[in-house]
Amino acid sequence: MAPDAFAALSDPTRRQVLDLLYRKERSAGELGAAFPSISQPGMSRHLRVLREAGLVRVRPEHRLRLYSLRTEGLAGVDAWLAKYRGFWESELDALEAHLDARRAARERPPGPRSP
Amino acid sequence: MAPDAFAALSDPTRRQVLDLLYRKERSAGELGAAFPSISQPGMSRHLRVLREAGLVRVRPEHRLRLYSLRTEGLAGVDAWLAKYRGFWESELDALEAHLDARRAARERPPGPRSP
DNA sequence: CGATTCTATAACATCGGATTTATTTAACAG
DNA sequence: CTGTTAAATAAATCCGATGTTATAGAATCG
Repeated sequence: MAPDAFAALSDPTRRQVLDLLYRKERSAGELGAAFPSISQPGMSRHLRVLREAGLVRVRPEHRLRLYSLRTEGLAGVDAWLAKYRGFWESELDALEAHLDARRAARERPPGPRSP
Repeated sequence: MAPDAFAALSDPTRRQVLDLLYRKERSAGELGAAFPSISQPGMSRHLRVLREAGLVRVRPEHRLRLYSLRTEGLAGVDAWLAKYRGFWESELDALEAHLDARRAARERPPGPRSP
């Protein structure tokens, strides 16, 4: 697992790039065109970060460089999350929140009832 | 969903804090002590980032502030990942990688055979 | 070959995040 | 109320990531 997959995903633009690549390879230029506010070298750098994080694959074709999703990096993130998934899928989490709220209310009543 | 959960998770220290909080609430001081290389205010700021990302909950008790996991933020990350999960759980991804490798080898033979 | 197209890299500016020291707020104990 | 402990905020610094312009590299076409 690439240790910086989280860092790569921390940028919204890069997440959007991945969304564009969902099941559909696209050229670097195509991806750049999807973000008019970012220069061509800017997109190229984003793609490099994604590449080095193992999140995309690149393949030369004709004059283009075609990028596609490579889920290794995402699988690493998913593996980290997996530890917690059972936690919120059980309703333990919500239950604790509820108990916390009750306890807080008990310890600090809303009205000026107790001196 | 807190939009900056990804950003919060991009820092390794914060991920380790979440690991420490797995099913076990801990005080701010306890968490700080687990990272001797980080100052008290430094940890406090990390905790704030986690709080604002909806990843932890805090509860005052005695003189301490007890932090615990709050999976809302993680669930948001998980929801984003979910879109891709089916993709790598099927072996479509590995298959494509294989085909890419074959195609690349065909288009660009290893030896300096062709002028 | 020379021109053109597509993309990556270099060099540089800038902005934000991480960290630190110093200070403040909050909750108690005496 | 005074002092003490726990934790958050303020202010300043530092470093890395993002973004830009300019340039280089790679493939293709005429």
